[in-house]
Amino acid sequence: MVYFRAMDYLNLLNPQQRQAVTAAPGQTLVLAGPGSGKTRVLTQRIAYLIQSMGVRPYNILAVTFTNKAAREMGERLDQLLGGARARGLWLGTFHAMCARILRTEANNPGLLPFQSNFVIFDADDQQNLVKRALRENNIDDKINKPSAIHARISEAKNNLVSPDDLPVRSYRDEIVVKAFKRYNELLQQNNAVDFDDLLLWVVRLFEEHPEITEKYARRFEYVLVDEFQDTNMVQYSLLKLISSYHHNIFVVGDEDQSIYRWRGADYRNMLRFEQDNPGCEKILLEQNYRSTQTVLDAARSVIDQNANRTPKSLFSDRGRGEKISLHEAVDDHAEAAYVVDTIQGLLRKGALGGDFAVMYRTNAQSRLLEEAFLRAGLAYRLVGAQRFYGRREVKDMIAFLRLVHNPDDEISLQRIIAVPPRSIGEKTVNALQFAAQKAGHSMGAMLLELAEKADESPVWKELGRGAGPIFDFAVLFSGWLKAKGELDLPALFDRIVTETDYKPYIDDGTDEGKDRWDNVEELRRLAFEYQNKGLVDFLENLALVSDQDTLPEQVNSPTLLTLHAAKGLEFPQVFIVGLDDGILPHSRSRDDPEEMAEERRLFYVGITRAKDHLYLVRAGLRSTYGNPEYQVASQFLDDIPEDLLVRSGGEVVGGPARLKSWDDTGEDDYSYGRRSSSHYSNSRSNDVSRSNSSSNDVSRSSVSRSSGSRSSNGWGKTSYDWSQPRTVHAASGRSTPPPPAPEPEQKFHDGQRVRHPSWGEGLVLSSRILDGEETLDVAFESVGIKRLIASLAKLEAIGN
DNA sequence: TTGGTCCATCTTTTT
DNA sequence: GATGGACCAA
Repeated sequence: MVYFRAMDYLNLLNPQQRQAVTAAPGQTLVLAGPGSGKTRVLTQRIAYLIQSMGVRPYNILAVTFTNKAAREMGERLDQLLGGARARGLWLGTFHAMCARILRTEANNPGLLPFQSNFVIFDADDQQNLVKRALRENNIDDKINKPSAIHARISEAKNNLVSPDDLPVRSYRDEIVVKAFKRYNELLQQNNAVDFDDLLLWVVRLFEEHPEITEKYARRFEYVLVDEFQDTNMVQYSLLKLISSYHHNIFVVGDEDQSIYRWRGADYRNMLRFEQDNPGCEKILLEQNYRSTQTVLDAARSVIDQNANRTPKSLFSDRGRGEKISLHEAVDDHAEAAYVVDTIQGLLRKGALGGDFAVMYRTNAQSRLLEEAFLRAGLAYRLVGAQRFYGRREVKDMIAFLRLVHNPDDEISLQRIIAVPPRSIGEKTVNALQFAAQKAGHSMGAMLLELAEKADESPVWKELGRGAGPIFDFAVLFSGWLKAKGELDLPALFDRIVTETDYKPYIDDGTDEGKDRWDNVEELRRLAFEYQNKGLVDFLENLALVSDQDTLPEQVNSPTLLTLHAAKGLEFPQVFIVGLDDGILPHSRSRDDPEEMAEERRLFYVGITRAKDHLYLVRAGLRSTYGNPEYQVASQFLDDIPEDLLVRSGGEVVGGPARLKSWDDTGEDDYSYGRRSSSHYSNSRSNDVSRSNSSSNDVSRSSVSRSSGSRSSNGWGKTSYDWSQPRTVHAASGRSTPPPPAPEPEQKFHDGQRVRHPSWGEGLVLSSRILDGEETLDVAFESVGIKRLIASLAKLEAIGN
């Protein structure tokens, strides 16, 4: 095997890239615009260090934000160097790196408030715990929403502020402090940490134990960081500490792509880095290798409206390319239909499914899109971990495993102690909890004692009538604990499923039941991949999977994802939907200029994902929750020069609000759309049944191992590929276009006025062909909006 | 204790 | 239009 020698690949870089890759030891700040070869620079820098500078991989640390990014870098390094050459390199996410450090250091007793087998609580568990903390303090969790309180706690942790240091200026602050303290105690009791703790405890450990800091800082001669604009206070401190011996730190970022402010990220860390390191070398990468100039011009026109940034002028030698399509659909259904129709049309002309991505601001927006894809019989892939891990059956199974891993995990125990139902109710659980509290043990420990001593244990009496069922469960539980040492992971998994009789509980014979069981099997398959690595690694990776990590790679289908999840990716053809005021920018950001700036950056990130063609889509009428509301076009659209755009749609209803002047006073005609929300969901009389939704909805997440990665030391390589979380015609990897349906004639068009025998006059909001029938959404003054089939409803056109 | 139904509430974005 | 909580009947 012959690998590139350093000089060979250096020649393939542009001067700025080369300058970055070969930068002298010390501090380097690379400002990398979108598509400027950031990952390339990072990986080649590592290769350069190893090959030309003689640095041992063992002495290099590379940190990313997602496992996917880490994996990609690992694969590229393998190509550059050959797997063996990179052995010993630490390459992984902030969180995984910290978990690793904590697992090691927690072996020294007394250093940390948890043991080495700690569990990582996910977002759900964290909220759960906050709720408990609130209730224990007799605080109403209706008024003080756990999510809001948790956000405050998380913010404090991200800023290295302890509960005692939190300023108390209001009653609300008092609540936060109380909850915060109890929350931390509960974590400790559960031998658990939250996401923020992973980082926080490492920083604390480093700050209080210089000798430990030195151990790591000496090792890491060179530290490299990706997506530096997304670091928060804790991460910044961590990097500072870990590079405090050799002071060689190389960071890459783009302040314009900072979109995690709400998570504590602060793009000003880029500035801070410069200030903290006066001698640092600063390199600007402006050449874009991804997009057409048209896309870049649009991106620039949007981002230039933001203040406080280093102005950049991205340029491309790819030529002007196609204009940007701006489509205004009548409503959100039509918006989804437009996207799918357009994609289908292009597929017929030979485009590949994988060329397309559809991006949106909120996850909720995916639903209509999914439905449209399903109706068209078109496969798609959906990015989002929650879709799978959020499912009850998956969470149940994980809870069983977590409990076996860490018997002190009461959140998991409470979740599954009565699952499937085994005559253990609230009273019994409370009795057990009370007994545990009194004895100073965890509930799990109580169970183990009970299993051993049965009715001779003091708990038995306290449990009263509940003792029997609890005892039975305790016996199961203690059996699993013993089995943990003997069985491998899949076998343990199977044993739990069998002994709890879990299958009949969730698989009730319905389609949904089958789906649920499929998910359990899916998780089992995943467990199978950890057969050798074991429970600890399995649980840790489950806790730290990101949405991006779930993006299936081999599938050649259009991708549906949030704008956040799109960062770091690129696609030939990109649709951004929901360009309406209140969606993008999101309504929650309206009052805060900083937040608005971030919304703008989010849009910028979306635009710059496009290589060839960008489609911007909005809807004049959109249902949030269930109420239809007129939409005003996003203000961001105003910033894109008209000559970059080709417009379509936008002729009817509510008007293109801000896009063209609309001198019509016709609003009154449609005012029912605003309030009479109830008409929407009720009265199904003539509704088109959503027939095929369950019959051919395969709803499965299948998992397959990615390339045979020669793992250096397991870092960031333990990843899975999720394919087609929801897919019809799963086999259509080639995305062969389905035969064009015979198009029936459309008798009505959008915006037309019609009369119905019983409902009177109405306005056609949209007309399209569904399942071979012309299907209309009509807004009636009398009954609100109805969906009708043209051939069945006795509709009469009024005028034209 | 269980499992059903009805109601309210909600939605950013995610390691 | 989904989810979780409260409430109620067996």
